[in-house]
Amino acid sequence: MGPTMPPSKKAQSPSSGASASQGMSPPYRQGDAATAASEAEAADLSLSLSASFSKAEDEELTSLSWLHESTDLLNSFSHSGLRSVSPLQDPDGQHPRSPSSSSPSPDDPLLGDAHTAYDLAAGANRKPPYSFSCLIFMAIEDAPNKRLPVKDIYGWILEHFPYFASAPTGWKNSVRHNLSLNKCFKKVDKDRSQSIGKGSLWSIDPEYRHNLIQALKKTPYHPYSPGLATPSTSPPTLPPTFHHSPPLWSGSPLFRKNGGVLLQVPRGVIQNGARVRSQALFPVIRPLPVSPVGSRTSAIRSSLGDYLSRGQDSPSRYSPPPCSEDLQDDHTYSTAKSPSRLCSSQVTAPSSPLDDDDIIAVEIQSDVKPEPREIPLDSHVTTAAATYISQQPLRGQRRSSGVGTLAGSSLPWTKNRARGISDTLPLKKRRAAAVEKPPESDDEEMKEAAGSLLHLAGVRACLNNITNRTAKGQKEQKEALRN
DNA sequence: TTCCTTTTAAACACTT
DNA sequence: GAAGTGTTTAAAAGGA
Repeated sequence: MGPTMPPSKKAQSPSSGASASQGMSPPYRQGDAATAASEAEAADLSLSLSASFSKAEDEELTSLSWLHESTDLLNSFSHSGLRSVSPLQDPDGQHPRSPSSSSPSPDDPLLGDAHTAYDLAAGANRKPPYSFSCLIFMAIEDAPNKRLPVKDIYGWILEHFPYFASAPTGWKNSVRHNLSLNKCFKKVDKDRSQSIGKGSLWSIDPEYRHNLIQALKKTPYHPYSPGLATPSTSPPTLPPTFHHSPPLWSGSPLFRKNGGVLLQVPRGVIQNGARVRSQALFPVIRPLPVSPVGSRTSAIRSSLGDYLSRGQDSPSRYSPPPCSEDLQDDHTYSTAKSPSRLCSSQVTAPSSPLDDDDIIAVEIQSDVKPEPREIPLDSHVTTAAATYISQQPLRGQRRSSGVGTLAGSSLPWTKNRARGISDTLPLKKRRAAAVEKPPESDDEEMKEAAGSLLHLAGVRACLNNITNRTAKGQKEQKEALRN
């Protein structure tokens, strides 16, 4: 029943080929003609970027300030004349995903044409190195009210990633699919928001916003990477293979081989140690989930400013998920897992194949929250936890056929389940309940963000209406009594 | 080879 | 009724 993949798709796949899995001897050669000066400059900029990310990490990533700083730094980077090969370029400078790409292959991949940050991330006609989840997240975050109808999400993606203008229309379906299934995205009840025509507004679920940030953070922006395995105590130095690392974006084999993180760091550390300091893991460069349009970023910055500044004062607002912050976490298929289960699984998983469980355990324990909560997990953590999970009674099987083997570990935890809606209810009722039910945590956030209309508009419309209605009812009662 | 995850396609229901 | 939106299922593809 399933569709047959277009023949081109395989060829377009960023993860095709064994080159990336071969680590530091990629086909994506770049910088053979780079000068020492440009290397030094690149190193400086990379270090600055790294510092920015590290700072964000230290700030518990409760804000997007790291993104803003990185945007500026990256702009500097692109203006410096340095560039990196597009992640989607093949060794010959072609663009596997878009053979028709008109982007030239510079003679000097490192010093070549003045690629902008935009080009680095999403050069026209190149499939962006971001998953749909990241694209949607960026689109929504780029919206003034942090909410967008699906139509505007299309528009944002088209605006920033022209690749999709000529791509098959299926990507819109994928966007909708992501919105529906990805628990990170939250539909704002239409009746309680301004009329936008068809459909609803979509926003980021604050509970999972951090995951998306992490996902974006781990989306490689340019391929400098080999030094990422350098321990944090080591002075960040330009790795010898600085110009020869494979492109690292969410679809790259290396990226995926590392469990959704960038480099050849001990698997356990990266895959489980979401809280491991970025300096340890990404001493040279960090992924840049940067909106390609500077003005947009500025808009984000300004619009988020108030909220972010306060958010840092209340670190619990977007407390990082206890178990994982992986890119994969944002997708319902794999990440909508039982909170308690996964936490316990992760913490107690006795014999994970991972190598650096010590670090992992410490980090996890320091982050685990007592209350049960859906915590997306890294796929490899899932593997570690699979044993535990497989011993548990199956709580649901959405994908009852076709991939039955998945049912136990990955599929029962759908978006709706994530919201705690009774599985026994019909789908529509569950969804309705999900919309009607004001999240408990919202109240606290509402209070916290009382001064931030922007945030309220972006996140709390649903609760707002409930509150308003309650207040209105009380007011009417008072008036009735007076009369 | 099997398992797992992500992407893509398709069908269908619902809404405007 | 048409078009857009949202949900669900299924399969392809690739990595572990």
